[in-house]
Amino acid sequence: MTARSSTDASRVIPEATVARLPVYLRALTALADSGIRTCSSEDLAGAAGVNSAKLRKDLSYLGSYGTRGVGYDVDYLRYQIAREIGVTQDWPVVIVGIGNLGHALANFSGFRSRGFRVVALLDADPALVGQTVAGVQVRPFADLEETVRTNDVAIGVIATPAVAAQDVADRMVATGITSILNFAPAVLAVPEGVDVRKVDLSIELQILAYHEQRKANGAESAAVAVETDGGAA
Amino acid sequence: MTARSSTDASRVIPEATVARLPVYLRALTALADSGIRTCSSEDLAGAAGVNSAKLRKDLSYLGSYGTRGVGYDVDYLRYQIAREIGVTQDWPVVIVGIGNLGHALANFSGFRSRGFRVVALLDADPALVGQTVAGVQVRPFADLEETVRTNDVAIGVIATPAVAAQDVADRMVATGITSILNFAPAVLAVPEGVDVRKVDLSIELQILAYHEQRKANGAESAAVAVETDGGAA
DNA sequence: CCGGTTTTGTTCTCACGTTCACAAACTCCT
DNA sequence: AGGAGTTTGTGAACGTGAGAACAAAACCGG
Repeated sequence: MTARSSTDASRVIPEATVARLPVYLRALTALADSGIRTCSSEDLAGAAGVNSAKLRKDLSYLGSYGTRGVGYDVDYLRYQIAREIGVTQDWPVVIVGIGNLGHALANFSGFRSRGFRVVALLDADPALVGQTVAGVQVRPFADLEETVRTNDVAIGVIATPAVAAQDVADRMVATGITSILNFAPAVLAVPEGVDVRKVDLSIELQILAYHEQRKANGAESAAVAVETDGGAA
Repeated sequence: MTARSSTDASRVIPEATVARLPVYLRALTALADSGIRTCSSEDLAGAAGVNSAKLRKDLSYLGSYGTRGVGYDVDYLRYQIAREIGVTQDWPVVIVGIGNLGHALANFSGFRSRGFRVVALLDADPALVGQTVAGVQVRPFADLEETVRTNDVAIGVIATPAVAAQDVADRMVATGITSILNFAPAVLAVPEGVDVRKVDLSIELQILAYHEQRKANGAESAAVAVETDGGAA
């Protein structure tokens, strides 16, 4: 016998599905804003850019929230996904590193609208401390612990240069942060139980470059192949 | 018989591997900067934060660039990976949408250092046009086509609000761009042959929130379980 | 020159994720 | 009430990726 929370926590949702739920949530919000009350899996899949079978399977991990022959109630499904992800509650967030990127993140409107609240902006540079960014005053990095404890922060964002990232991560973990979103181009080592997600611009570009080069090479090879075939024929 | 480029283009590199190659490249650069000339798969795997077996398998898709009993020559392997990804050449890039995020991207130093060159910053807002950001003058969005053709641009970055993203993508595709990095929180529809990668801050945060909530629920459930067991005992 | 040691490259197995296909279940119309 | 038409939820097949394990190949010391 296992104890279960009210939402039946025994259900394990595959990681790939978790990564898509926010997309569905956004698509549902868009549909709701257009005044649409009900949608089929086909509709929603189209709006989210995925296969409808995949969408249905993803949703099935949450429960049976649709009606056969009808589809899904937009508002109801939206609430269920939001609850599952945890965005019905408010998540306090600290951002460390208020350079160009930190500025952009602090000003990002999607934070507030999706249940995330920036409770502190921290930077090691004394020249930045005291400035106000997006209505929040930048404080010294040393205030991390106090900020985290006072606001019960679980999520930290690292927007520092790469060299500082591991150090910041260590300090975050030490203060009790258990989820880190890392924008610094560095591999972070964290203890078991701490989640790290990384967002890396240059890696994304390099992946695109690889495929781009491949397209070019492919075209070249194809051209060569045509020539060769022509010669052989 | 199939025509092959000089790099033996018939080899198909799994997508998961492609996504890790830039990480290896970065780790190798760090090792080279530390004056290390040779490293084992174990060393490199540690620096890149992956399993050594996975690393070796990934590298094996490129060819046999290691020496058994010795390891890999750092500079040689670095060059091979760089060539495979395509960062030995220069990739011109245009950025559309020069808001907070666009600013940060334009100033991002990792661009230049990894073979990407920002050839134009475009924005639809007349108030921004003419300003200089990171040494490049912001031009009207209407200049997209001219810029792309003149500089032979293949990669475009979208940093606009969500509502404008699809329109920008359509225009990019029309001018011949075949790789798009999308920072706007919107699902883009593009024709076959065009690659899109998306970077979405709020999705990443929501994924973290889900796991965070799960940790909290798990702890709660565990606590309940202990109580229950205690009561039963 | 040869056995021992190290480390790569590769094979095999397992787990995960995607997609197809279809039965179950619901609505609507007659 | 009953049959036709929709649409969900899910079982099964398939493909991709991860990790363990090991044989092949290089170096080293005597």
